Amino acid sequence: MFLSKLVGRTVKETPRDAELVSHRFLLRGGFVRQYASGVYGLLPLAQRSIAKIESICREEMNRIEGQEVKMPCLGTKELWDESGRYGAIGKDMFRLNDRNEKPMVLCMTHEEPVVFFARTELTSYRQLPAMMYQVQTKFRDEPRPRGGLIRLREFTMKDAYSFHASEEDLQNYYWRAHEAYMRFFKRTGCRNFVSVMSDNGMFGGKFSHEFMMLVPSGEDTLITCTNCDYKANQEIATSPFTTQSANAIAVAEVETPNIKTIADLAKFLKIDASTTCKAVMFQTREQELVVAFVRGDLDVVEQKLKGVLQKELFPAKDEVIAAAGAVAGSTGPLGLNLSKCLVVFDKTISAGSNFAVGANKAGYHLKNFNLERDLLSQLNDWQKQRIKMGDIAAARAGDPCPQCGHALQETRGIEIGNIFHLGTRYSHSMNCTYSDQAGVAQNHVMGCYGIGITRLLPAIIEESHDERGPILPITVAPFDVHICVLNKKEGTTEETALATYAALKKAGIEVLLDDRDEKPGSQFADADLVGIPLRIIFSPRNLNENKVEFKFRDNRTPAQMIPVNEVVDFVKKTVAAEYQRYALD
RNA sequence: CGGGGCUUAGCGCAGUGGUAGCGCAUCUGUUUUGGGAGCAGAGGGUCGUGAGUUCGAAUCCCACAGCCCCGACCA
Repeated sequence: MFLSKLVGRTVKETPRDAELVSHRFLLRGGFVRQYASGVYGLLPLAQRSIAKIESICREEMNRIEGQEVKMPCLGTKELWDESGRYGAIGKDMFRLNDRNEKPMVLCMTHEEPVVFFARTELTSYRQLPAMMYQVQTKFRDEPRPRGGLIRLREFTMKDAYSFHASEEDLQNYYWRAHEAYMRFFKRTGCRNFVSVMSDNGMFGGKFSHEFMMLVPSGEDTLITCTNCDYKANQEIATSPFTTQSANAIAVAEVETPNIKTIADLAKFLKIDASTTCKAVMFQTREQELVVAFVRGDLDVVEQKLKGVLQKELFPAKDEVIAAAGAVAGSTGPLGLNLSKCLVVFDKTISAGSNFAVGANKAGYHLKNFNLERDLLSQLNDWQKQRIKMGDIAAARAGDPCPQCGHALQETRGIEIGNIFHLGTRYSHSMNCTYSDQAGVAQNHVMGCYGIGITRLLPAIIEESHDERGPILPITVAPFDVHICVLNKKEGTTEETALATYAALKKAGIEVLLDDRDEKPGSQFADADLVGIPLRIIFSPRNLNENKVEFKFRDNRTPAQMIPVNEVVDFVKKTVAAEYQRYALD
């Protein structure tokens, strides 16, 4: 490819809207252009790079007996009603009507369509296990797209779905998929990534893992152990918090004028925040208040709370708070109207004693609250059902590890893939069965496996770049070699470069040649911005000595001078060696 | 959905009531050529949209839209 003909030009100045380095370089390098918020088009450089990512992904999926399919992006209301998700998913799903006003959706994931396949095609235990995957566009009307290609409303995902006759078979396959993912990310040149246990969401199964690229610009917070292999998304990370536990002493009401925050309360009472109890309020779709109590120095994780309640949560409205008898700023566990609210206590509260809590009375708090003595023992059975215990607190850096007790640390990460245990969540609701050996209909046990294909390119750039541009691994770079031609009109410079270009292409090497009559500085700057890992520079100065210059984009070795008549062989060998760095077998 | 910011040429920006400008990019010519050159010339803008105030609006008022960031949210 000649650079002068490549669609997509480089720009010197950073587009104003781009914050993340990956976004800046993808725009400046002429990889992508934005159409609308969260909607981007891929120009040739990005398209080539992403095609390579897809290709590696297909190889790894095929290795674990995946069969590629293509399911439609358009879905019908009927199919999504079967799983219940047409109604359960809110505004995140794009919805539209066809010409006859029939409601349709743009699929944001493909569990429903794949079950549609499975229930007519996978009807015998003899066909199991089976895995189908696709590389397909997904549509999600994100509340807030961000970071260029990091969070999009339309993007490409590799999604895979496996069907099994037993739980054991699924678990076995799950770990094979995990291994395939590790291989895929290594082959695409990802370096600093981990798999962490993650939240399953409202519709997940028993367990799941997220694959995270560890970069400071990541939008997820991960909790990892400084000593052992414990790694989890903060949404589910736990810690055995050490909670004060003393003999219970009598409850006492204290006047606390204008004290509304935990920090103020602790200061006012001259106690540590960890001996206070914080109330965090949400509400359900049914307008019931949800009050979550957690030790004052900790934070509630909304995902965990959702898990305990198995309900969607929304910010609590003032009237809902008031109806339940809660008083913002002094919300406490005693005096709440349990017919109007659900209450969740974190394990730090049930395990401890003598907490300072709100009195549900403006300007007052209670000292020495003890959950069992002051609340649970006073309740009838119906009231007890309105109260749940659980682990809803966020583990933080410095807290003890749940596995080994050493200190945990926090890291930021970009989610680049995930694998989910789905169980029979979809096969059951959508009546998807196979006949077992005894001829009895059984629901398939399912797993699903996603990779954010479009997101991987910016994620790789986030972890691999310098101040001048991306440093792309050869396995995902749009071309193998970038040739600069300086002073091309002088002597035989241009024709020598073109002859080398032709010979390399003939050898199957993908070459981008800068055929523009640009100053050297300009050519080098653009080459840095495109990020191709290998570079050859033709110039009269070196050709006078029958040599050309070779360098790596990442400057891992000093530039070398190569005799012109050896350059094709040299590049072939170097390209092969470069691919070998990312090869696993 | 809350909070903040922005919207003038392809990109980055200036322009506080008198009919639109700079740099880069593009095109022509010319001189240059190892880290984003110089000179000469050219093309390119319903100033986000709508409605007002005014003799006159990019500029003042009102409404709306789009985009970005933080938060909420994120199967």
